[in-house]
Amino acid sequence: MKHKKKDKCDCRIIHEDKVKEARQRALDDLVTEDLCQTFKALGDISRLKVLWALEYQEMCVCDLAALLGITESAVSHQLRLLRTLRLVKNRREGTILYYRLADGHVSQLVRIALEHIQEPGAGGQELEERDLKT
Amino acid sequence: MKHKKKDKCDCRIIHEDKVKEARQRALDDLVTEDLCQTFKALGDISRLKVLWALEYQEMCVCDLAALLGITESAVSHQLRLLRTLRLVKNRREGTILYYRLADGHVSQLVRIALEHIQEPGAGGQELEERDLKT
DNA sequence: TATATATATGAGTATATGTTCAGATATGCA
DNA sequence: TGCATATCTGAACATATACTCATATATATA
Repeated sequence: MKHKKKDKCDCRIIHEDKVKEARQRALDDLVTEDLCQTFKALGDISRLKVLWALEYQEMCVCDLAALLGITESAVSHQLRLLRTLRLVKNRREGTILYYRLADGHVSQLVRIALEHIQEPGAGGQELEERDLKT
Repeated sequence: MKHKKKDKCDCRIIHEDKVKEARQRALDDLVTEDLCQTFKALGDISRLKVLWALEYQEMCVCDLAALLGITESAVSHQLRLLRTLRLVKNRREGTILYYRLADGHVSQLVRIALEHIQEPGAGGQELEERDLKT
């Protein structure tokens, strides 16, 4: 059995207990993936503009395309994604599909994120100590 | 003045009033961009895992790398991004930097997103009609 | 049926992004 | 000073992704 000089490997662990605890508390992989997809959906300028617009009123693909200044095709692609994630839903009236937010979650998420970016922040010290393990 | 046969252009607008209203109510471009960056930060598996772990306890780069199974370098890159967006902050203890969440917003965002993905959804009819303009 | 409109879909493409590697910087200690 | 450890940084690269174009589908109407 060969004996390496270094005990240290590429995956150093300084606090083994912390890593173990983190592993135990980790979210299920599928849940993490879903969470990730949801945030990713909100993390795009076009989709964010669409969602913001739909929070105020339902709109059709044409109008959204005009609002954003992109192709109706592009809007349709994005709306499909948002529909898949159940962030929006639609209703048909003739050939026109009106889209709206599926529930209140998007509004809540946007409100909190707005709160975050508008916080004094940038150099401010709004500590708000949270009770973490140390 | 030439007269085109078609009134229709690539940027059709079916409901001019709606588009106009949406334009008036639109978020400032810079704000939208910031919002987008914030959600984008949460919309990545690695960063999401980091944030979830930090919600429970502060951790250093090494440990996070071990937890995620990626390079310390990769973690460092991501932490810089999260720091720039004021989502995390750190404290130094010797050569070790301990990271933690900067405020409660991340927790709130994750909680709401979790609520969304865990909703009966997928075929359910949790209507919750919101009062939109029609 | 035939035509028109609104939307959806698939392929192709240019850009964005997450990771690793190599090397730089910072702190602590002999 | 010199060495070790922890973290950071920049470049390179492979993959993901948002857009457009061409075309297909769906609904309404003549």
